[in-house]
Amino acid sequence: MTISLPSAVLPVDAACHHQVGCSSCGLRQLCLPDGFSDEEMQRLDQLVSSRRSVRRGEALFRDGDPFHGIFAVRAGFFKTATTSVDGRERVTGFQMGGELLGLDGFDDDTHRCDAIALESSQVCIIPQDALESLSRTLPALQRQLHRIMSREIVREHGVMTLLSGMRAEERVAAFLVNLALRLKARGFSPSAFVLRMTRQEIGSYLGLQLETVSRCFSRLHDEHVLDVRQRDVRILDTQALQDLVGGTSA
Amino acid sequence: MTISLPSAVLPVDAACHHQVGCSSCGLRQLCLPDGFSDEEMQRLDQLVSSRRSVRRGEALFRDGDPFHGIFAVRAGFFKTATTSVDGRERVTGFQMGGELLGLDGFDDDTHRCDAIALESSQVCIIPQDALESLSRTLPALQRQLHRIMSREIVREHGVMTLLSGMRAEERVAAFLVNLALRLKARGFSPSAFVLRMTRQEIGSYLGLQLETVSRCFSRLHDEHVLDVRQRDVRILDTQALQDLVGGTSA
DNA sequence: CGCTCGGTTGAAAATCGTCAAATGGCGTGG
DNA sequence: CCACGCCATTTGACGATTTTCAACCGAGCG
Repeated sequence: MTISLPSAVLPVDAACHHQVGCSSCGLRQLCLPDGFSDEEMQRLDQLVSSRRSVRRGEALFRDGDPFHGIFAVRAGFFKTATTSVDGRERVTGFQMGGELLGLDGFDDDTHRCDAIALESSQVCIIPQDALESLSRTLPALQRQLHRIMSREIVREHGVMTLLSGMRAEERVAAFLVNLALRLKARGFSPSAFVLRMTRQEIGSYLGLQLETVSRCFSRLHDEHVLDVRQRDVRILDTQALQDLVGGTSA
Repeated sequence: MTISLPSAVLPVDAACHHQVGCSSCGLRQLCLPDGFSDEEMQRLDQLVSSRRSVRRGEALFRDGDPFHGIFAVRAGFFKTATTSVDGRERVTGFQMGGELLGLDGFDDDTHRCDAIALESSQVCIIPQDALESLSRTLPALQRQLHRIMSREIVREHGVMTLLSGMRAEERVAAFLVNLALRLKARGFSPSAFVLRMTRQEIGSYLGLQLETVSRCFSRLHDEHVLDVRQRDVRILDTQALQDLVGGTSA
């Protein structure tokens, strides 16, 4: 097993105060306060003081919603997606603990994608005005926000490379390697996990049809690289997976 | 004709001071100081005080170079690209006057792509330390920086949608429509321009082989949507182009 | 004047998408 | 507790788009 929920899930849409802040959060090295001193962390605690729970299938925000700030995933799993006029959706990313949601809203104070919980989740609320005012007196926060937005840009460059240069099997391999790395960084097993998303969502993210994703999984299964059963994945040959990715790009 | 050089091109690699600042730059509404008051603009002039010229084919920075700040294109045309281990390059974007280069460097103080001038160009140098310190006392600058990074993230979402969902001809149409809009915003003709990049670079950006790009141009030519001769492009039927783009996504 | 590079065009091959059908989990309701 | 039905997934066959390989052309430059 992989991603578990906190033992006590808060009521939906409840914004709760009196919570422990960033300084005592297990994800702090992977999140906004990475690299902060104790004193800086304490000042950050004042910024991130409320949370919100989102049940599986519900939206944290939707394309077009007014932007009031960003969110940090405290527990759970999200997808971000844009829906085109004809109703088809394009998944732009998957987010897990410590990752930020809503960075696309700064442009015109409007969210530019949907953020949907793929399992019951909890996010920390980071209000824009408080974030920007604290950034002005806390250079570490300013730097970290720039870093995180910059990292998102670099990540998307990587996805573009994947979409434009890799074949189906390489894309799926890259997706799994990336997922495994991120799970490992959070203390979960990088070789056995449960996919929180459907084949269709994976395909949408990777620019493939769901059938193609399924076929790739099956082929990797036949080649004894993976053991895939529905959403349960065990990586049997990490090296083979990485070779598939590195073979074409890097 | 479309993009012209400033009448006096500065010596290569010369960082020149005593230049007019943002407040008198014709591109200011499209660049960092968009929306600034006169007083704010004057404070920005102190930040952006030096320039650099880059000749056609030369790099403004390269993947792995230490990051010291970002650049605004003052004149000319750039591409950004990443080069994979096997030597193939992946174009991640094209930048023209008023657009910023180097946003991917904040993450780990290292540039994460190459920025190559596709014609002799000139950029304004925006040093990171001065940018960040001025952002702390000039909220308009802070907001605008966030907006611009956010816009880059949204732009890349659009490219991802293009790469994963559109067919070749639609991608080429979307590319041309986007280029035309940006040229128009800068006072150039949106219907007649010169491509600064090769078919291969267009293909790399759009996730297509150069032959496919060439074939798409030829087909659009045959259909009297474009008049293409090598790098000279005239758009004959703007509506047809837009229909091609909007037909599949939006 | 010939060379090189970028561009165009053609034909064959490969990958992936589309359509279709069958399987199997999982949750709901009896 | 079991049966049913829905949805996600798997698998197969076929077709379309795009890539690959190859040849040719034309402009610019030494």
